[in-house]
Amino acid sequence: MAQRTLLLVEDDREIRSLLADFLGREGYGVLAAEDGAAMDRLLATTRPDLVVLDLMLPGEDGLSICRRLRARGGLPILMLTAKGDDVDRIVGLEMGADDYLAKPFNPRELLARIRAVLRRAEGAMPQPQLPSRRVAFSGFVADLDARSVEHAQGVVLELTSAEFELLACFLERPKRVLSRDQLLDWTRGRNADPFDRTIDVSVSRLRRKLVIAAPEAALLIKTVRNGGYLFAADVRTL
Amino acid sequence: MAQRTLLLVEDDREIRSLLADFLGREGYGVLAAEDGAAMDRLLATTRPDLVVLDLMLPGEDGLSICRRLRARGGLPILMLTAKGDDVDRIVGLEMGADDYLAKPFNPRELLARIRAVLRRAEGAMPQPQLPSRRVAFSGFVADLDARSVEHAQGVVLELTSAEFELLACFLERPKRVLSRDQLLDWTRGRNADPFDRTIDVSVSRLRRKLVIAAPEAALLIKTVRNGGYLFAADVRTL
DNA sequence: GAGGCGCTGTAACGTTTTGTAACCGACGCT
DNA sequence: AGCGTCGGTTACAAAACGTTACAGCGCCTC
Repeated sequence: MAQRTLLLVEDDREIRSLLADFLGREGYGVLAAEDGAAMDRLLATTRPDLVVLDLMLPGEDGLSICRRLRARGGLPILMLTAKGDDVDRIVGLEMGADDYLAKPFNPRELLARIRAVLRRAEGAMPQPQLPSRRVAFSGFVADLDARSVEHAQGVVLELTSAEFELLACFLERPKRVLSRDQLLDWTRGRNADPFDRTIDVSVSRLRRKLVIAAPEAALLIKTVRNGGYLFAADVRTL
Repeated sequence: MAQRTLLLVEDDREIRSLLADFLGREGYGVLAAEDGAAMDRLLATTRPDLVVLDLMLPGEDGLSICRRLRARGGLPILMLTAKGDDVDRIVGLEMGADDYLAKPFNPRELLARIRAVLRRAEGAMPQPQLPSRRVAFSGFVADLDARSVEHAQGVVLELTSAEFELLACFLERPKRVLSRDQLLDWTRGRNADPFDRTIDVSVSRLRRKLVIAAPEAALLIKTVRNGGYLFAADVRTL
């Protein structure tokens, strides 16, 4: 089964990196945010399987975030609270969290609860869905959840899986040099021998389809000699 | 919470062991009986939390058993019936069953209903009737309880059980990549050998029926190479 | 209970996508 | 300019997927 990714929202940097580390070693992909705003930014382009949410946060409160997430869709939530009162627990669960854990806690217990919540979420009945993560760039619009890309009004690009994955990598990290190694890792989960030209070929095929749809897209994916590739467009999340 | 015990009354040995297995893996204690008499013998010494009762049984009929159980006390009952008629449903519920499920059904759905009945039984607050779960997507409307799908004004899709189960899986988890393994587990309660192409064939058949009803449905079910399938439509629950 | 019908899984074959290798032009260095 | 290296592209083979055909099974009718 595919790797699960968790989104950790926690303001204390030390706890955050400690947990990210621990959960990473347990095989989860871990995203971290220090507050609600950072969380929103991450959710614009990625879709974790579970949110681990601290109750007490600077800026927007954990409960408020929880209510917001719950209202928008069925993203499972595990709340962390500073105190062990039942009061917090009740409020947290009523707000729509799927489970709750009082600090200080044993990382192992967090792990167990994460597994339990994920397992429960698997069997869940139909959920109101989160809005799709959609981005616009250079006259195109891509929907990262529906895995579709179109240009102008309704000219749809028919990308293969590999091409779409590659484009998604670029869209998530625009204007940064991405090495073939990184791209190969992200799109296919393996790392490259020095003579692996897989990515080059994929880039070539992707470029061609982009240019066919829009000639001005010729320069979107820039080559960085000895470095990798770079996605040159402005990408704004919708 | 203490482990819950279910009593499964079902004459078909294969279904019985399949379900017992499945529910066992989900953490329930499972007792099994092949008819009313066997059930009585078990009830003489144990008190399960829920009875899953087949409507059609050799010897004493499921409805009769249901009435008997209901008269004797508040043991929650979930009825399994062969047909999806509302008639059976009404009769079943009037006889005192707490819920009802039409064969063939998805094991996951049975699980969800078992949980719902147990939860309700906890609160001891009988719920008069269960609204059916209906969803809309891409010009279609599906009723997950009535197991029907139609498009536009009354163009009814005639889906087979396998096709409907598959579609239901997609509708419950839109815009997520679902592996063949997951789909096979959810629709048939078994897991795949590496060379099992069952799901591929089902997807192919489902796609065809969708496209016949609505040509624009061609891209609804996307293939994710090496990953599985993904339902790309917006699904809103009605 | 024999026969017909429809559903499902398996296997075979056709199609698409992907990775690899090869060729060639572009680039940078001396 | 000449040389070596890097990247773009193409062609081909391998893998994954789509589709069809068919056989087994259950269900219904008679």
